[in-house]
Amino acid sequence: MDAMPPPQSVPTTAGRNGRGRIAADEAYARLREDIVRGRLMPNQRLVEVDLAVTLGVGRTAVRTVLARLEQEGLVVHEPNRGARVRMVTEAEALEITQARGALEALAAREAAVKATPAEVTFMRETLAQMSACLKAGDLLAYSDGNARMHAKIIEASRHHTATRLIAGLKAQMVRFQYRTVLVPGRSARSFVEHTRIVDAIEAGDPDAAEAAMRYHLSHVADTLHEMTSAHAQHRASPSHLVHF
Amino acid sequence: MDAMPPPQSVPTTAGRNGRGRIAADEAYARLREDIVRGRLMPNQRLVEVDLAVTLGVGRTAVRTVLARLEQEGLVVHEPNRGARVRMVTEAEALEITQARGALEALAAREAAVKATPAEVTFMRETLAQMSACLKAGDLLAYSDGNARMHAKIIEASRHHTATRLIAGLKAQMVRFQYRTVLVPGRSARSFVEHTRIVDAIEAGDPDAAEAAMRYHLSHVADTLHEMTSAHAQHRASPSHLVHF
DNA sequence: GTCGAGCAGATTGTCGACAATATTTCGACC
DNA sequence: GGTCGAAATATTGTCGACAATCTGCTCGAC
Repeated sequence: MDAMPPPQSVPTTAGRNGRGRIAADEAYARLREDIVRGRLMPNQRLVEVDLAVTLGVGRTAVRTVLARLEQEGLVVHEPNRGARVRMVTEAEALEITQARGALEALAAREAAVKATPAEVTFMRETLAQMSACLKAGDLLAYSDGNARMHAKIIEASRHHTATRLIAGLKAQMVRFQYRTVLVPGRSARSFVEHTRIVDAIEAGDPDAAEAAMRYHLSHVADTLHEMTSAHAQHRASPSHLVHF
Repeated sequence: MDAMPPPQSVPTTAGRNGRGRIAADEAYARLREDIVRGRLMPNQRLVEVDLAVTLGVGRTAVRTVLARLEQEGLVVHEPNRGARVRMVTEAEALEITQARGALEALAAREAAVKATPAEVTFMRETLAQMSACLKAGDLLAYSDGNARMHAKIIEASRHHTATRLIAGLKAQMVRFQYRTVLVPGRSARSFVEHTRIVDAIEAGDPDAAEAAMRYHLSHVADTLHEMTSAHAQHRASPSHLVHF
């Protein structure tokens, strides 16, 4: 099985490293992007020599990159049997969402203490944009605002550890990218929940901010759970997306 | 600076890999252990060729190991300047504790739903042992029971993602290994808190379990915060340990 | 005496080659 | 015709070597 020729995407810039300094880091970023963006299918075998020519580096560098990606949870590696793009099941996706939620709640709490006025202003503006998108019925743009909002809250938390962990979890999820806002009636409630979070942050109330974020994320998780349950029956909607 | 001869610990078993299969994994486990157990000091330079001879593997394998450990957050790596054992500041230690707390709260919630009767029994037994240690005044043994308890809750959660993340965070902390139970009066309250957590898990109440764990961990964080604040003044107690 | 240029040593970045192991293919035998 | 075994192939595991880069030191000029 898996006899298809390695599509491998990204035709490779060249054999020469151009003149970029650290070829290995470049290779890491490139391969990571290919996995995260979904250009490489799950369970796709990652043959070292193939990657070496594709990425324009030696096999040793590829091996290092693979080790990093395995530690990051993006590839799995069986001894003497090579590496494959990691396949995340829906159950794992739910786990990841839960863990991410726990950490984002912490981030919201910290943001309530450490957010600058400029950051709060940005959140308010984003909220306004989201409201506009909602009225215009542009749910996709709303979802983008949603993402910007969460990113800003995390940034405002100045919690390096939480930020790092959330980024890692996010990378494992992008393939899924569910967007709960597309569920009928979800977006309106989502907007109210976000408003409350920002209110708490602006008021500098950590408990309220954490609680609001937790409340928000529990709804997201519930929606996700329902979607995956339903999905088990008529599995025909690949664009069935979720997003916080 | 740093002219001291690399102490490197662990005299190396041999040049031959004995007959263990994957030498690289062995090397990874060994070096990781050396860092985590504190045999290698923070900011200690990790010269590849030295590690190669110490661990009995080639430099390529060392390089791979270093990449994994960097991704894991145990070493830092500056381009062309080599790797060093990562130095975690007390501020970062607090961050890690907070993140770990958020994830353990999640684990407690899941454990309330998924714990088997056998696991609950184990927790009750551990609780009994802790109580005995408390009466006997053996705080160190109490702390061990403490660790077993938390490990069991995490195991009972069957939450692979949370388990993985917590393990990673724990590894970065072992150097510190604060033991809050050594703070006067802390251990008694700690015991009550743990009892409440187990009660909630046995009752199968996720909300209560999460809340109890959150309550417990907030106290741990507070104690830790006070300790580090005090520590800033008379920094003379290296055995100043914290533990959940 | 101090400062900068240039040199020497040390260390990392990168690579291809060789050995060990798994997978596939092909042929012989039942 | 099917199945078991053995060679052939493919792929990974490991290593030392070479080049690039950084660090520290010496030496000369001001």
